[in-house]
Amino acid sequence: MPELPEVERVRRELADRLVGARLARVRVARRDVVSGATSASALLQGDEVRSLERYGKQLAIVGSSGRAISIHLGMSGQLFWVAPRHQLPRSDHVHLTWTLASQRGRMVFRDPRRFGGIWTFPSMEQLREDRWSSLGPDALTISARALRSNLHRSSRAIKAAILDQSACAGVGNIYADEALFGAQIHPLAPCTALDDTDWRRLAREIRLVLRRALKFGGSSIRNYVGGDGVPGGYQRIRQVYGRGGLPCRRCGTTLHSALIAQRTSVWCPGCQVETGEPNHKLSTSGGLRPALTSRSSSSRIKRDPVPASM
DNA sequence: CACCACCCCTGGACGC
DNA sequence: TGCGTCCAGGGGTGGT
Repeated sequence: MPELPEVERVRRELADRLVGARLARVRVARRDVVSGATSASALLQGDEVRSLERYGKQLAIVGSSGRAISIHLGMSGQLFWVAPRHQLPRSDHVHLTWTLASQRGRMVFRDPRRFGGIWTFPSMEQLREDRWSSLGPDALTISARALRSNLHRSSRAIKAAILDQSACAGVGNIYADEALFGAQIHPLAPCTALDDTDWRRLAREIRLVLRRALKFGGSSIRNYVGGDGVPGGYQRIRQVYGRGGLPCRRCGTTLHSALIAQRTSVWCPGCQVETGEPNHKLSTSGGLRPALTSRSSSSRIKRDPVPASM
């Protein structure tokens, strides 16, 4: 399921293949995945690709005519390049295909569940205005200050809050759980219960988890593939997502799993202590596990060593 | 306004 | 083997 790292990888890999290439022909198999004008020219037929951009989980392709299309992969969407004369790995659910001029292959949009889609715009400015202006800061570079100011007055559980794209764009269910684990924050903690240290750790952990996932080519839990059609590897090093009932890789406690904001959420009851009300004096309740509550960075448990070994 | 449940959709896992 | 059931969830919408 494509979140920010997966989309960014698609962007980078496709940019290598597409920028400067001309989209000679677009074939639309399913018109209803396209919103806005659905003419061939609106879908960039005849354009040379100027750039590929990303904001949060959204992708954009800008053509030489100035037109732009926005692509959202949703749950099962794939956008990938196929070499000339190569057969598609699977041709079912392929909704759009762009043939590149000069035998430079094809770009394919495939989306079995059709939660994704394509939006056409007369300009990149229009695209930004219509589709990107309501998004929060991009999660890859989000600051603690921005995250806090967008959310600290909210009564929502922090897990639900960081999935809100208008507060922070790019985090989905996988990396929300991973970031909360890394920041040692309980997913059910209300935003109002987080202190400045928590916000700092959380923002840093969001950036870190996303960067690490990007390095691993994203997560391929179900059907994600990069712009080159190859799956990612982050699922091998995930700490909590999809591991409910298994032992925590840090402390051995059995990981809990529950629905939060309609999303399956997994956390470690040992590492992620419920902060509860504004009283952060948990440390006084003697004998609680060490180094769990915020305290400053000095008490942090060392980062997991996984990436170094892989 | 803020929050939340529900819905869209289909493949894959699982049970019988 | 084959069929039925359930689950996965990003984001829009409509209800509270």
